[in-house]
Amino acid sequence: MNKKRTRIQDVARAAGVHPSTVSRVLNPGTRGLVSEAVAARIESLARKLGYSPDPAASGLRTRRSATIGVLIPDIANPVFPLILRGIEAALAAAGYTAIIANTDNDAARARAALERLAARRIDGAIIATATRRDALIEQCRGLGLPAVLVNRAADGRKVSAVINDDRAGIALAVDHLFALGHRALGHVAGPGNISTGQARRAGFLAAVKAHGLAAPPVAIADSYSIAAGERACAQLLDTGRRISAIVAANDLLALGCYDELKRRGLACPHAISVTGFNDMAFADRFDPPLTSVRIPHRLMGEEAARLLLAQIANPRAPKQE
Amino acid sequence: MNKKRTRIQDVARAAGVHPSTVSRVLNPGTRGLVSEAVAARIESLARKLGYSPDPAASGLRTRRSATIGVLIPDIANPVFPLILRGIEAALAAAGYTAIIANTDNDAARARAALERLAARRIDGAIIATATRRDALIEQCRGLGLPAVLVNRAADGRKVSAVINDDRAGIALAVDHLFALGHRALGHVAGPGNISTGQARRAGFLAAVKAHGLAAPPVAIADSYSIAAGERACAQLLDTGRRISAIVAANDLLALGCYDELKRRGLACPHAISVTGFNDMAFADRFDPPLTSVRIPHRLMGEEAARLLLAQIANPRAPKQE
DNA sequence: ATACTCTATGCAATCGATTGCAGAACGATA
DNA sequence: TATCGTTCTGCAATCGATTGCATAGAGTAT
Repeated sequence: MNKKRTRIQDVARAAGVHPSTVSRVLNPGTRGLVSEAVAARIESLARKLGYSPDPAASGLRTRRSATIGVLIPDIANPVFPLILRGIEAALAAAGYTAIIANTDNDAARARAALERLAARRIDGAIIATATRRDALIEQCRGLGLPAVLVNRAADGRKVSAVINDDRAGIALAVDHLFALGHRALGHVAGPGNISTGQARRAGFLAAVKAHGLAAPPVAIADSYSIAAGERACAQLLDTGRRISAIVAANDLLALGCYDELKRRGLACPHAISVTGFNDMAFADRFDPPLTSVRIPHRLMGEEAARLLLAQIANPRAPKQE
Repeated sequence: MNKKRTRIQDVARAAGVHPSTVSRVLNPGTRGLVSEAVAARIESLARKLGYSPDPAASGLRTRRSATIGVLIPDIANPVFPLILRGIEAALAAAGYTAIIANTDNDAARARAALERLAARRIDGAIIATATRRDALIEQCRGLGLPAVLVNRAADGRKVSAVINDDRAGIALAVDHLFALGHRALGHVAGPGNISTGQARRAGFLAAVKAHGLAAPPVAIADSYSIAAGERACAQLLDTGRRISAIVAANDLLALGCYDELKRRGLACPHAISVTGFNDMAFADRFDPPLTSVRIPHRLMGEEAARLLLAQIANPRAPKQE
């Protein structure tokens, strides 16, 4: 059996050159230092021998792992797989690999996960779990780790973030309901410590105002979950205000509204309409079909990865989208 | 700034011992070689200095990366996140990390993904994409890579697999429909080249026979997708056989049946019932709610990871569950 | 012909942890 | 006391790729 992998040394011996020459040929940055004839010969030889560099060895020397850590709340939440696919696609194109860690929305777990990733010597981090004032960001800074936020932003501009235009998205939902004749809107908002919760709430109020409607009732959910949506919906209904449609900050919250409305015997599409946000998979198959705002999650993931790679290549001023 | 990470050498200097001694203390296997007093001192010092081993350096020397590759068809398919959570939990407990690759059910992509993972020097692979005769298995063998299948098995016993008892699961669905009074059952089967497709089909036929019913109609879908389920459902209905309930091999196929039934104006819960398999997230919120067979995906993931780790620790005879 | 550039390549150190081998220190035994 | 065993620790090589420095040789200008 071919027990041993081919090393750079094997290629060098076969080509009758020094290992350093092979290394130079195989690295795009130094490829130009070697004469074209030799380089071509080495390249074809490397391919023939099935050479592939040992990441441990090269990482040891270069202090880079070509690995990126990705922190998400929960891979089972259907929006994150989409973001991940985008991240992976963009990373793979650059020869990088993602390592995923689930935090279950727990700050302590997130901290521990980031430590584990740092121990793996990741070159950077993509954080999809950020709260508006998140200790993770300081942690990255302390570790000297380039980081990019995705989906959720943080207050201040210390770190790049790829986020959706939530105000515009919510406006779409409000406009849609308005066009259907709804004038008594309510909002089940996301947690105030998460940027999307705050932005969507602000967007909702602005959109409603733009339509000349009176200040609408709002209930704030304490997490992005079905149960929290149920509780917030109950609060909303208990305000006594007349409500013909609920704009939920998120599809899970919308499902929670479904549950609460059903419990109260309110026919969901007819008595009260509900809209979601994210357009999660199968949203259109729910009972009743959930009207939602589609977010380009995959593209956001790609963009976040690209932003991070750019930041790694050249640590400069952060951007935002 | 503390630009530099603490190395084993720093700990050694602080403790006034040789680096090799520190290494021995920090590795469970060799910890016993060092006197307890020294070991304790080194340990507390390592903790105080915030030492964590460089995986590149140790991997270079030991030829192990503490990294496992996981091949899945598509992370956006809701059963795989559950399996992944299980895998990650079990791997993390052993200090291993998973690297995930999506194959999109494409053999060429799977092959390329495995190569990329091998280039990363993974210590083993967990394959959730296996067809019954899968080249990936040979590829792993050729790479000398320990591998375990999960969710889907392969023909022959060359490699361990963690699979569900599909025959029993399907029997549950058949029994359920029988209890509701259904006697005219049909089956939308999964692809014949995937073990679950074949096992569930066999299980369906056996269960129906056990109830003393005549040989039922079966249509085989060419993939586990909604569109394929739709087509297979159409075939099934076109057989002309009377059908009061359809047992689908998978939730996505069941959704395809929903679509086809709706197109034909057949009220789904009333005219014809449909059952799924996997109990994917939100299945109970579909219209109509989907009756499905729950699979312990997370546990299967954990078990697969444990099996693989055992195989890495001691390359011996394969098992099956 | 001499000096001076470049270009292409080789040499050897280095990254940080692990481990086979050697030997010091110590106690036990005859 | 001499010998032998144990136990603990140090030494130095090693894993494979990268890279600063040195230099051989080709080419050019004077």
